[in-house]
Amino acid sequence: MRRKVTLKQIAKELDVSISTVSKALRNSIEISEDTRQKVQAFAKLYNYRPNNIALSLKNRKTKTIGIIIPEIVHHFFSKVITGIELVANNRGYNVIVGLSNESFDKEVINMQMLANGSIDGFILSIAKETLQQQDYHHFIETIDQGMPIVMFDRVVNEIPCDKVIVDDVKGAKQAVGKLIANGCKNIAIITTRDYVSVGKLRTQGYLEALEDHKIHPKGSLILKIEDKLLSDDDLDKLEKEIEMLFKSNKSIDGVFAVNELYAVTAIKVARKLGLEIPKSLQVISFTDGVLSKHSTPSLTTVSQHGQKIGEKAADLLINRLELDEGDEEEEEIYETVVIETELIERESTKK
Amino acid sequence: MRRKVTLKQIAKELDVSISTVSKALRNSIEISEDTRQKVQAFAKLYNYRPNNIALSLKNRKTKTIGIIIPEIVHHFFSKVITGIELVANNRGYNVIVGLSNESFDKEVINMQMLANGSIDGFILSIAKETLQQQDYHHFIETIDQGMPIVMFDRVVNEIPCDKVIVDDVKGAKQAVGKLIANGCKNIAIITTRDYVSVGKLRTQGYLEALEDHKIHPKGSLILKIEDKLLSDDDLDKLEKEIEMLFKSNKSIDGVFAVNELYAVTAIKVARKLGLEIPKSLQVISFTDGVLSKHSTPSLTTVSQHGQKIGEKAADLLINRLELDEGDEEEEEIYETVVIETELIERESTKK
DNA sequence: TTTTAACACGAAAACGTTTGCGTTGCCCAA
DNA sequence: TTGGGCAACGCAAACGTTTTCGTGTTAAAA
Repeated sequence: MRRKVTLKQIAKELDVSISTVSKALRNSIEISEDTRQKVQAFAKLYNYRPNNIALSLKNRKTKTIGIIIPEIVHHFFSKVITGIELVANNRGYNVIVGLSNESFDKEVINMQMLANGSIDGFILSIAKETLQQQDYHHFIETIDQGMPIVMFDRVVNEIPCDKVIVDDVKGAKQAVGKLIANGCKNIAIITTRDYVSVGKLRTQGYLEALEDHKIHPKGSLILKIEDKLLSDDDLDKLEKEIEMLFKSNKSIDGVFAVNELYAVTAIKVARKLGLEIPKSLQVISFTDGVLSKHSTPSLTTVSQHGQKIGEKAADLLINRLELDEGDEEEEEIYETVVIETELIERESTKK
Repeated sequence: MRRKVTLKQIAKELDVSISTVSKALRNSIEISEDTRQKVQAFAKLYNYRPNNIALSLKNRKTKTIGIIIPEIVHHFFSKVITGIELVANNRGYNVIVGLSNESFDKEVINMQMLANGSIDGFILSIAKETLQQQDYHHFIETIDQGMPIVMFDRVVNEIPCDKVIVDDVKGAKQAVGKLIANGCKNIAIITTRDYVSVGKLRTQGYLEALEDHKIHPKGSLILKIEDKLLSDDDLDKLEKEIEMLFKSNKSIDGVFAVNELYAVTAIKVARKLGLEIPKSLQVISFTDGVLSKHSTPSLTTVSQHGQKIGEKAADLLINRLELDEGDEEEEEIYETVVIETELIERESTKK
């Protein structure tokens, strides 16, 4: 087993000083052509690579980005990570991932684990529990210590940081508008409780779309699901609730769901009740994932371009990190970037 | 902005030496009760946390695990990460993620980025391109340098490291056995080219199951897909190929697919051709993901327990890391853990 | 021959920790 | 009075880098 070789070892072996080795490897003109070649040859032979940790310590930066997300088994979030990783790597950064599992405590712990020098900045999406408790001190403290944060998707305005979001209202409005344009008269929405910011916003978009078309919203057409982590029991409950919705509102001819799962479940229930998709019921869901694309019928969805969100977030963070380099303590003006949504038409709506 | 406070600053402020501060914080008996309390109070007030990087440098270990996987937008892989993160966190480790995107070069680069001190060990699943080229020098070199690797799912025997795999042969055999037991006489398999180790093994399981039941395998029932990254074009091609399969083998009454996508696509095509699921065609797929669970009809699948694989892999790696601590250079006996698969019956097979 | 400048290299500090050991100052016993 | 012993603390090294600032040698200029 050949352990990793260090400058010191090379220096000793070649009987020169550590500084000489370092300079030779960095092609300093201070070092003679002769020595330089000798050192470089030796370094190559022993496959020398500078120790990252030592560099991090010296440079006071790790070239590593911390990501904290609620869960990773989720098409949207993994797309975002893909985007982050892509630009991070291109710009010479690594990516370290922490999962909050929608829990406030885990979010705090994870951030503390990483904030002690392991990373240069955070990219994160807030856990549901945190959103519910509205306790954001850990974000504030992190930022106070000079560590920048970029939030995406689930953000909260009061935190001073860059944000990358999707125009949930607009996307939802567009989707519902599409349903209306396609002739739907009684459009139901299946959404989450209001503390989930995106659920609330999408509901708002739904309402605005109706209003724009002079349709009076009916409370009975708005189904708000309490979404915990979905166990199989919850799934059953979801089906029941949707079934109730359909049964007590026979005239429903359009459904807007705030996520894929609600949409496919709605379709499943509707079919059981004898509705034909998209003939007698049209469905659009937010979030474009595997389910939308590959289930039958495939779903018309509002795509959030998760990867683009990740890319943008990473760019924002790294820009700030490398800007901080120049002069510390500048104006601190934060940006909120809105990534456009896109309506992807598939089989669950009429042509 | 309150920058992070260091031992040095505390020492200066309290007019004691750095070592005194360090010892006081670690409750050394060398330090008087008085000083200890003073230091601890001050540290608490300023929210002192030891700098991780400095600790890593000193201890020559980072308490961080590097994960290299082909892609993250994939139910199985993200489940594995969930498992890894879970036990890693519990055991005080962080997790840093690199994506090879199925490319050999990216795999190598990613490993090099991390191997220079950033992490203590790797958990990885090999990229398809690497499998194809059969060039494993980067793994060997990493291990040679004393950095342990744990491979999962896509492994290759010749590398001396711990491995966590699924018994692909057995799982496939079980699935096909189920189809046979359910009365299928002409079972097709939709699989990948042989260089994808798991594809090959699952095909082998299929063949063994047939053999066990004295069924002679027909070449025309074995469809091997060239699976690149799946663009929409590839998807079309996939459909075409499957359609051909059905059309030239009208008697097919069972399909075993090596992944979810192949399975749902097969179902889609079959339906188009007028086949009823599961009445006239039963389908089982390997890999239990969102598609299987939520598409209609839901799929009977072979679950690999991705999370458990991740947990086991992390345990193996950390055990080895913390064992190495005691006495260097022990026997180096590597373990291959097989995680049992499980047949999850849903609507795509008969009861 | 003496001064000077270029050249090639080394010493040391710094990043933030931990820790073995040395060094005080003091009290008590001989 | 002297020595031993202990309590409480500081010094310095080490982890692996980079970089600033010397320093010594040599050859050219005066």
